Amino acid sequence: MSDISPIRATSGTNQEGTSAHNRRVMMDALRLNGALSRADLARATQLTKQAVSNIIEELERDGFVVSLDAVRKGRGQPSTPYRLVPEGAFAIGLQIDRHLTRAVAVDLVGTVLVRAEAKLPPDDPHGGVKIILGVVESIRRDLAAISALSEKRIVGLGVAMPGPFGLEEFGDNKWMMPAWQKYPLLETLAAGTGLDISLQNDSAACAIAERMVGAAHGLDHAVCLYVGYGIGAGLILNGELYRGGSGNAGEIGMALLSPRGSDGAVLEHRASLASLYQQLELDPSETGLYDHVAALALAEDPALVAWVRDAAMDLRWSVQLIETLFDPETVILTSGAPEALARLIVEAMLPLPLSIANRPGRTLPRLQLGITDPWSIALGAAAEPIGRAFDPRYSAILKTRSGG
Amino acid sequence: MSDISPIRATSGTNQEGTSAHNRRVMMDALRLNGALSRADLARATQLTKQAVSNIIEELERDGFVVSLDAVRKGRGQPSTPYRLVPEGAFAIGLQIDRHLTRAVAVDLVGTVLVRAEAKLPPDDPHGGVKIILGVVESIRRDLAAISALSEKRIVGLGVAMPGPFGLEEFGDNKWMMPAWQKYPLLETLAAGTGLDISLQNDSAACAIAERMVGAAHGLDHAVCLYVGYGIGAGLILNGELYRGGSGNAGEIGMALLSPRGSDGAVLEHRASLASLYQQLELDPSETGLYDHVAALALAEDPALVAWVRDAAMDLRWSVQLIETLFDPETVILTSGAPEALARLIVEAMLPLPLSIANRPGRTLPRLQLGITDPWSIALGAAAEPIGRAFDPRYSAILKTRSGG
DNA sequence: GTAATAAGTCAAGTCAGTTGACTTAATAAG
DNA sequence: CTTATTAAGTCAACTGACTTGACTTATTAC
Repeated sequence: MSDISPIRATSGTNQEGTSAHNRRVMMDALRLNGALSRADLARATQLTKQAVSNIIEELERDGFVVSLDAVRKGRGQPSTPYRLVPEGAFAIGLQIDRHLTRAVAVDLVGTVLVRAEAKLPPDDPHGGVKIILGVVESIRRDLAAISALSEKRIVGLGVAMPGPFGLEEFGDNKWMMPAWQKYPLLETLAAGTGLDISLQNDSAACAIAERMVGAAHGLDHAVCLYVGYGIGAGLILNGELYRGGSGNAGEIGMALLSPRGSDGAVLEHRASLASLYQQLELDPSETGLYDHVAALALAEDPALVAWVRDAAMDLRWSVQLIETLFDPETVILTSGAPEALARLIVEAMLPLPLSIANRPGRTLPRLQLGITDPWSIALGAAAEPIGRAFDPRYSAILKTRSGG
Repeated sequence: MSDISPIRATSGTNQEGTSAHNRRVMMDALRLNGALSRADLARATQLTKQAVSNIIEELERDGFVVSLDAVRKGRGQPSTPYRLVPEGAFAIGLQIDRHLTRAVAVDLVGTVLVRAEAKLPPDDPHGGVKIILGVVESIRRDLAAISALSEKRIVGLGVAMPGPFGLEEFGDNKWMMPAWQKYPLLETLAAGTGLDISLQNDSAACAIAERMVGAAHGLDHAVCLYVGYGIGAGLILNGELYRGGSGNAGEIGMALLSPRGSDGAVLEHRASLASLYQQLELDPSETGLYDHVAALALAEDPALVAWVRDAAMDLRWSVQLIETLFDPETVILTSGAPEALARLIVEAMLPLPLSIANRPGRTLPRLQLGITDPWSIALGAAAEPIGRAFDPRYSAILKTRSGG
């Protein structure tokens, strides 16, 4: 009676899968277009008016959508638009970084309702998790104060932390968090919160945030270049986050800068905030670091500007690389750094080198500045469970339980 | 009554989509596992025995599967395995290269049944298309001689040619085929053959071939590094070919070799066969070129070996880059070059630089040599329509016609 | 006013997969 | 050598999500 079959196959599907898909399609259409009537939805999704009516009726009963005032737009019966109910679902997002943790609660449309942060002891996952659980607990309390039924409608806890994951020994790389890699974090969080847990690296979280409420909203192919303590690329391919075979896709910070360089220099060594801190002799665990860097950027501090000019050369190259390999509709630069610094970096990166992105008929810029709010990683972490619960996805159509 | 709606939405689905998906799932499971009983299929696909029975009955009636002898394997009624019928479907694959065109006819399981090639006049798409249509016509005649009902069962014509596509002016790049880029090739072929046409670049075709009958068979994440006249990467991501926003993903030959290099050198300049021909002062349109190069490789000609050593440095780097960005299960090196040369290249590329692919528990090698048969591009081109018709895919589930 | 147009509902119909009991055919155990 | 057990596969009724086509409602164009 072994359930483990050596047979490889995709799962089949049935009416349940169909129904689940169509419900997700409705939610997605409403998120992307704001408010749509049943007739609009029928046209957009290719379903019949009647099918849409049934689904909308159910979604309204379940509290995910509400009708607005009827609108007259020419001949014919006025249409009744529907929009998403923000309070239809909530998720908690958690950023775990080297020196601090941030948590947010968001609603169905991505509005941040509650936020909290705390310092983390370095290299002490055991103590760190206690702090994290406390932060999550306080977030849930605050959220419950805002919306009474929130507790029943939390779809999950998304966690974002620096990757890569699952690499046993990679030297004592300061860009990684070795002690945390070995700690059974997800299991502990699941047990401590009772929520569904998902894990992404920080760049992936940024990309998800950009897709939900930022520059990648509604795009099927976008790459989010995240310049934080390390550097990574969050990949939106075919409308979904791409994770790769072992969940570590997009670790562009580890890309070798040159085939011939004997020093093994990688992008992260030269263009990450870690390299900035090193060059300016700043302490990464310093409390006022963010404001300090913001002030330096606004004042166009010569040492900082020199670093920017240098880093921008490597980043231009990485954008060319991303365009060449992924052919995205746009590349979005995001950063854990203050907006002033991110702006300097983007300006210094222009003009970009020639690539296949230089094509006629472009409507989006090749490179744009994304969300620079330092809370965006936690937001992206929170957006993942929402997307998993409500966005149309191949895997959501498939059967998961045995049918007999 | 405009059909063009500004509303963005994913298509919904219905029973037809469900049914289409499940049929594809069955075909896919049989292709991956060789032969399976109805009970095996039910377990693997999570459908009920009854649902599988109905579907298999229909597939058998339509000539896509046949039963084999019952096998006894312990207690219980013996099971009756089913396998794909190779003659269930055929496709034609067409490689269009700078100096020649190759066409093959393959069956449902990827066996090449017929092949033909012809020289092409350089930079003359109008004359070239006439030759191509003649080649396709002869392939169809030969195929009809083998299988009487083949004509009714041809699912499409796959075309592979060097990319990138759709870039108006990119200089007079010798790696591209500018005259062909402007010619309405697909329309002409569709009109001339009456078949469904699909277009890929040559690296993508290689990847599809590897997935159907080569090293990537059954893998969900694999990258195929194709070293031909140019260099490209064919991307199998989440079990499907990834094309990017404008169909040009994977053009790694155009990746800049270094952020700081002022010369704008790209991979293709140093590691493509074009660069080999240049360095050895060979004429790319020379008739016996393939055998000539094979002989040089077997003899370990010093000039060729020197080029290999040099190119391998750049290719090692590109593999590290691919692993870092895509996190595939394996990287497959394929080439239009003779196998002896491809082997020299792979050997010279080892050991590979450190990357996130250095992880515990790997079962597949980081780099392996793929199909080196020069017909593999045409095979991959032919495999695309087969996959489109029979492999489970998200888009195959969605409704395409209006439902009222 | 009346026709045209469009949103939305009603009620019956379709069909792919599900359910649960049943049949068939083999082997292990006593 | 009989019997219990196990597993493949079938039968026939059922379910439920979407479809169909006619109908109602509400608005604007002429």
